[in-house]
Amino acid sequence: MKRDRSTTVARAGRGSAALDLICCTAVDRRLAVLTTVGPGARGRGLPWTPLDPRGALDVTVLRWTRKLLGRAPSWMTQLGAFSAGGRHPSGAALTVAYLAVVPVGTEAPDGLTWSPATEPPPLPPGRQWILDAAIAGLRDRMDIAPVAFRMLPATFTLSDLQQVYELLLGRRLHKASFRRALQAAFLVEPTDSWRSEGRGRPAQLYRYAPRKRRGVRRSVRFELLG
Amino acid sequence: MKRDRSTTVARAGRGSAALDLICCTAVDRRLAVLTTVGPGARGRGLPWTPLDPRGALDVTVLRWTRKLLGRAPSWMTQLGAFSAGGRHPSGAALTVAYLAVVPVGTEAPDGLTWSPATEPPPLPPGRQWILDAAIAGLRDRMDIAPVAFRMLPATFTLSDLQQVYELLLGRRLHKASFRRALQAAFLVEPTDSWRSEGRGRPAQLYRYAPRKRRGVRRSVRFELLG
DNA sequence: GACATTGGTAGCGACTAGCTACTAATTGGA
DNA sequence: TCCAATTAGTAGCTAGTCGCTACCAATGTC
Repeated sequence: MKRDRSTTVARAGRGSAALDLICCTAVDRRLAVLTTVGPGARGRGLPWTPLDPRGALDVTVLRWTRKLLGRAPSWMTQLGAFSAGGRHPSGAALTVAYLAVVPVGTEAPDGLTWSPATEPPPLPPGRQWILDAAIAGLRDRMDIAPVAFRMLPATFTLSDLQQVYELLLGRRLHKASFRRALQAAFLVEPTDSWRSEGRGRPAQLYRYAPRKRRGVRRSVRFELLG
Repeated sequence: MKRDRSTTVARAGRGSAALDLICCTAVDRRLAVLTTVGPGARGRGLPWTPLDPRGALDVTVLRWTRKLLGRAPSWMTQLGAFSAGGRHPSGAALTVAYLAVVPVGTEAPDGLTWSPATEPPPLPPGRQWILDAAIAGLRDRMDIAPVAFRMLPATFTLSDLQQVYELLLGRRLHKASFRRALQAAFLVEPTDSWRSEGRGRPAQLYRYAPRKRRGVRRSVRFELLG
């Protein structure tokens, strides 16, 4: 552990910045996050890398993430900058966290594993806070960005989609209302394929194909609390 | 100009980070942003400071902002980290931008001035992009955070509030619908004071006093486009 | 006192969201 | 063979919400 820390400090440096990745997907109908599972590490942590701030941030991060995962994430956004308070494994005082999403069924690369996101294994103190911010960020952005769709493969059933929405929102939704809203939004189009999963009627497969619809000029929402 | 740059580089250092502040308010029913107006500068810019990443980021930023403005901002949030591409006046490669709001009528401190936010004076290339992100961030967050209320003094009329909403949303709202939605949200309470502004019937003054209301479990919103 | 100006509300019609209840298509077992 | 169980998908009712027009209220100006 101590050896690990000193070598990474040598790579990153105290004044430099690091990059934390919070990569989410759905596993067993639970929200899951990609964590390290080093055999010598005390607990689990988030994948990270020293950050060379020259060059465009988003491009740099996307390149590193693609290399780490073996594929590009299906969706990605910056979560924000966090002060590490000297606790980051890189030794960096400042970290920039990125939030990524991959489809269900994506395998964790070597040295990493999927951990339950809502009741995660013990993480270093600063990391837990970032993870909480990430989950809140997912929920905030899912109605302005296609987060749920990006957690699914290219074609999916409407029940699949509803399950992802319920998982992200943390509550059940009504089937008919969900589908009516989806229909009105012109976000998916049916394919010619059907999927039969053992019991029950086969479900039609859809793909994410958003159409430009006219701005509906909705009313002001006062959703704030305190 | 050249002398300025070299001294700031000496303070901040190439590998370090800087902090950009985007401070907004309403001036003449237009969205305004606080910019520098140095007599020797080529154009205007955003206020910034070298960032010491030790210590909690939010606390550090709030302290500096309070000193700069002579008062604490009435609302503040982090906008994100940006790669400066060598163009930041501090010489830093990475900047963290914070978005702040102060009430209408707040005077610009020495060396700074309010500039129109939507059609701003020429800014350095990287800064313009940050400003655009800030305005988009304001609009995104105004229905989950009391941004509009924080742009007003402690007591205000409902017409004042509606004007700020229209300014932030960039479109007109209907008076009756706006007030009905506000009533239903239990966000304001009337005071005993009234304000008469020359012509017309005097308006009752309200204060921002959000009450906890039970979660109304609203439906899923599919507001995404592409 | 008429008029202009601004504040504030009532109520109508169209649309929307949540719900119950139904039909449809498949598997598996009595 | 046929019925129960299971999952997919839809119809239609009801209560609420949203945008709008129209109206009343209170002040200053001429």
